[in-house]
Amino acid sequence: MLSEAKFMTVAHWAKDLNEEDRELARRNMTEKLLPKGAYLLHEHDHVDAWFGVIDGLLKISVVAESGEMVSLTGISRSGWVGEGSVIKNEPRRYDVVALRDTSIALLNGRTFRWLMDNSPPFNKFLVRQLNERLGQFIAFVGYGRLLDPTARLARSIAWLFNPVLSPNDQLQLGISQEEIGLLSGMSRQTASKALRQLQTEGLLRLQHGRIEILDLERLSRYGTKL
DNA sequence: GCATTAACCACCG
DNA sequence: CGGTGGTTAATGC
Repeated sequence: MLSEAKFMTVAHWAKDLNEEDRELARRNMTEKLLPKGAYLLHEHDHVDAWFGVIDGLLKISVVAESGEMVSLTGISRSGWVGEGSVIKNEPRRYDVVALRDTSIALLNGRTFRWLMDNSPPFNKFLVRQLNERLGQFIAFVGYGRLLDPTARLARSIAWLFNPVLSPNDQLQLGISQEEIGLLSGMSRQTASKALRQLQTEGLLRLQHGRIEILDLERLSRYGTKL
């Protein structure tokens, strides 16, 4: 069972549940600590649980046929991932790796499905979450490979700060340029260059080990026609 | 030309 | 001090 404090910070969706269901969710939630570089799960694993980031940073990636690692997206504090495999009760279709020491909340699949069957507010949240991910996917196949590094990085950052998928009201995040590079699928040097470009354009501000978003809307559209 | 890895090193917290 | 990030050199696509 998760502490009340941790539960309320990570499970923002629980605010809309009735008290009984909220307690059910909390009782069936556990915490797992992942050291930097550790995999939460691999593609094809069947892990019947849903994952929320209490603190830290996760990268969702797949291995292409060529053997190349393709980063799909990052999950930061209060972001939840893995509902698709739990709903369909099927193996995972991606790898999840911790980019730094990360603490994870796990909700077991049985409780997840019980909430789906019994809680309209939970379903409302799920529809929103899935709709947002669908938008991500469409953007990815639409122009994913055609963008230059600056635009690809801008998109990665925008996803990380997506207000639906990662509802921190903070526009600042402690993240190194190396981590941003890993998330964006590029080297630290290239990420650094792209970040300075975006800073010059006034979309974000760089600090030591930290970025501050100044214009999330323009970041998410960067590289597409205005 | 542009991106990558590896290395070096100064700076920040 | 450890982590971060600016820079450079060698190499690849």
